Amino acid sequence: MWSILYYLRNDAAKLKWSQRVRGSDEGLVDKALELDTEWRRLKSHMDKLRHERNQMAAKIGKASLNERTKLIEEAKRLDRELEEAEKRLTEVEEARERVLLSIPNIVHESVPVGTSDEDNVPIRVFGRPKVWRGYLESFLQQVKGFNVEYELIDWRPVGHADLSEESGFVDTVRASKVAGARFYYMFDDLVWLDLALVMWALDILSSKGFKIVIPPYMLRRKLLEGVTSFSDFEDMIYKVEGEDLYLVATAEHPLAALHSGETLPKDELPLLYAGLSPCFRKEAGAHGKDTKGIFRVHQFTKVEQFIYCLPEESWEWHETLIRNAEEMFQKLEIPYRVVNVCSGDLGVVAAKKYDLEAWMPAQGKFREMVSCSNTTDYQSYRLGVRYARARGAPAEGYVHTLNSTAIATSRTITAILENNQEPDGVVRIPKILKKYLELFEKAPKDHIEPRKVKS
RNA sequence: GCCGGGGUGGCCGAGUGGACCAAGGCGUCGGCCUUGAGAGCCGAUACCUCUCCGAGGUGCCCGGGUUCGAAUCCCGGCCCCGGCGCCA
Repeated sequence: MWSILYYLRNDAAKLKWSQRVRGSDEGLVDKALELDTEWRRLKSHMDKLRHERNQMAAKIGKASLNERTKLIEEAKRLDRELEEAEKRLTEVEEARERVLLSIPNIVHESVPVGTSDEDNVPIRVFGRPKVWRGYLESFLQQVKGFNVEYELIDWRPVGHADLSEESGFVDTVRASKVAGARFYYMFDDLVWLDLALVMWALDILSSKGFKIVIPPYMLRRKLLEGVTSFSDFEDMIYKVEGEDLYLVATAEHPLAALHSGETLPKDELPLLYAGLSPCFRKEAGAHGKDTKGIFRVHQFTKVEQFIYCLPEESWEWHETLIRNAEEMFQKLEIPYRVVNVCSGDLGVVAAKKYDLEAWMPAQGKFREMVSCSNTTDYQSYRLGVRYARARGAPAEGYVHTLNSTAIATSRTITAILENNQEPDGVVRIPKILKKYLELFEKAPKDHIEPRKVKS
């Protein structure tokens, strides 16, 4: 059973609590309860009427010719009554569905209660961040409660945006001429780096048992509605004009849609996918934030982890997914922290979310690189993905789905540019990527040299 | 894009307006039988509601329509197969 409906009927207090800590409307729960009670009443009533109608229709089939006219008259009267009942039921049903579908995923007990990202709770810190003297105080504040080794530096690293732009590896000025703000041309060494990150991520995840996949980059509206919330939709999604198609904002969406309408046999679960796709995002409502460089852009490449699993296993998989992402940033030697995102900052779809935030030495802040969510049955209910004892057996319930970034290339590149920067501006390439860069004659292998010359 | 054929349960497949359940087969699950397995036999195997033993409703790609009654007839959409066209 869908968890929202289950809790509505069995433990409405829990739903109310979830709404409360999210800062969402608690009244929706009462409203839903009311509508559901009414719906059940009307449903019983209509089933009775339909039963009468069916019996009537059967009688007519067997009746003699002169009886028939009379019975048909009676049946027509019954039909009018039925039509009325059907209309009311549909109305209540639609209203109930609207309310239920507008209720965000139920917050997990382990999620910290809070209202904004300031209430997110850091749970782990990794690495040896380079901290410029001017940021020391703020840094210490950000890692309070953790015993973090750090390297104090007197020179201030150049920000990723300035570094990449001035060295000619990124041209956002010309990109804005041809496509607008938040687009970019990326050149030479950063292209190789981008490709190497993708290949490396797919290499690691496929070794861990993930099926690697290139999904469709466009989706029908119906499927998109199953994986995301209306608010995300409005803020993120590009539409293809004249078609019922939308550009994907992440591989998560086509991967969640992959098994829509299917009942998966238990013994085939979990299904582990690593999707590679471009991500197209409007970034509406982000005006003035991260306007320079390739940190926040309308289009980037990402390798995404996605899992379908049994409900009782999803919390364990959630930990595995964030550990996978952490492993990757550890191998890239990028200092980071993991935060447990608080109830008010969760987003509608997730029941719990971890963000992995890389240390950005030029900004003196931890910035989001990875987002790792357990969406429980929010997506699987909407998309109709269920599980059964065996192939062909009746469905026992809805699967849980989870998603986590593995590598979003452009953001990861910004973290590499800042963390691996030497005082002279040379950027050391993470050793783990060397193998993938060696495939290409002209690709840099150990260092990226800023050219300081624009072409 | 155009023309033709098609879409029925987890799978195969019958059913072209009404007779209690969408026949039958395969698969899966339970039971009987067997030393064990197999075969065989019996039963179960979509969703929803209720007073949950049981009764009833809905369901044949999706959405509308015709009819007292639709898997079946009509309209729109999506997808699949074949042919033509186009194309990397």
